[in-house]
Amino acid sequence: MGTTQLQTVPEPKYWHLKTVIGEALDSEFAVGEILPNERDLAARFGVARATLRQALEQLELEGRLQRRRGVGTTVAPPRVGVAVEGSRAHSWPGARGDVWQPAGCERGSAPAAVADLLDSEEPVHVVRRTRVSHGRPVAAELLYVPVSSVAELSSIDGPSGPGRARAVLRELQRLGLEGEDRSVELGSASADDARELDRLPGAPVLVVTTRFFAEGRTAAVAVATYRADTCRLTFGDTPHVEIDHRQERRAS
Amino acid sequence: MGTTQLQTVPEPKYWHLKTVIGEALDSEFAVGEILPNERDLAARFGVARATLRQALEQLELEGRLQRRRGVGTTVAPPRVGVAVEGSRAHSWPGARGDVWQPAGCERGSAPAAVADLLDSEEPVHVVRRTRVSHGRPVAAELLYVPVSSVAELSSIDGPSGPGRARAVLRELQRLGLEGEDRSVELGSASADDARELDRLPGAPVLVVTTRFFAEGRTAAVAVATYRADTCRLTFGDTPHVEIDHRQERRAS
DNA sequence: TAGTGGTCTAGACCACACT
DNA sequence: GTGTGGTCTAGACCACTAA
Repeated sequence: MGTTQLQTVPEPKYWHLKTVIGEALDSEFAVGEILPNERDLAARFGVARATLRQALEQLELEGRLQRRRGVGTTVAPPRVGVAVEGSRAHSWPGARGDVWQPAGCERGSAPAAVADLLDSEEPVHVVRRTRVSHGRPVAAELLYVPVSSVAELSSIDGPSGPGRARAVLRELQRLGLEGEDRSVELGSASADDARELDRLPGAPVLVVTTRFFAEGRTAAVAVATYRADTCRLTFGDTPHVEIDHRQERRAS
Repeated sequence: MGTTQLQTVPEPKYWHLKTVIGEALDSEFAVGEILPNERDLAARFGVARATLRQALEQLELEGRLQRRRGVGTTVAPPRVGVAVEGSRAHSWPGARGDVWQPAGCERGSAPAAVADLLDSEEPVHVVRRTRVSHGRPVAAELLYVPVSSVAELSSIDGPSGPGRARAVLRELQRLGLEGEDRSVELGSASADDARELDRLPGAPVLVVTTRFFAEGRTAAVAVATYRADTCRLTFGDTPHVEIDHRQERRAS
């Protein structure tokens, strides 16, 4: 009765599990190592598989685990730092040392959210690009370019492949870039993005939206989705060194 | 046999549900409106509650729903754009129009990941700050300042409250700021963060890590966690206008 | 074909916020 | 108290990968 049990808060099992497994990852596992399967792990900890999965989902969200259907659960390498260009030195997509690979280009209309940013409902070229780091795809981008921004091109109706994508980017360079604007938010992968990023639909992604200003208006909008599990976005002149939350142990 | 049923992929129920409910949010619900409870919704769609919850979790992750235990599920307002300062104009924390509120200050040792960035194992002042936007807490920050960065202060052993936090920040201003470095990644709220952000532990957050350079070394490191459900981080001179995510459809 | 993670069910109880 | 979302269980079947 009188016992002031201030905070006997029953910590959720999955939260405790996450902590325990997280610590085990630090001390007993190397990067790339395969964990026991979910049914075994659940039995070992005396919980239902669903509960165990809740813990694993958290760890995957934090980039410490990687799970693949039909394969198993492995210890993920530290997140890779990915530089988001233009934080200080503005440049058009496709310029000089651009790390993005043009993948295709189609014509269509911008989704409502993008049309708002473009302040226009006019048709757009939609340039698809992908970004690869350390041999793995890390981001997929859709670049929306109003046809009026690259008027010279409008007569050309070639195939909608990488060639056309490059042509649109080339035309874009001719505009004087006056500034950029960027935002980052959490999203979930669309079916298209998921395919390009080698993830399941709904996987968490970091959505980087960039507005390019030229000739007094928004000349283009880029929506890039980065794999949230494997990427750390870096800004500024001096890229971060690798951050490692574990003890560095080599996989073999 | 010969039928190339390329993609008769049975779309998961929760994915389909997410789409259906998402569209209903666009057309039939106003911001702040309360949805039917989970049991009713599950029954209405003819699925188990767990399946319905998977869909709601996705929508919450995308910032379109807000769920509170004991209350219900409401339609979330569009994400608020939160400016991350210093993308171009560098300044110390606590300077001029800093939007952060000092909450406390303690001494301790930096966690391993931060110690790596500081290139030092020495004791640090840990300044706690919070950030409020539109009357709601949106971010919690821990600012790690090695004692040697604010040597003048080391003799003062006052109470570890907001006053001391301000004192540390004041000392910091005296150093010449040479540059900053910033990274953004996905994380999950610690128990502490969760309390300050009015969320449950494990809630998704955007972790912004900032390094401050002065006198040829890393003079301080700030780790800020923003509510991923309600925030859109903006960089650059011109903050984004409100982005509305409804109709998130691909151009085709 | 065997083994993995992904999806789904139909329950149960708990912590919390209101009234 | 009543109703809400949060946690947990013990199953089942499916989709995928690799031997």
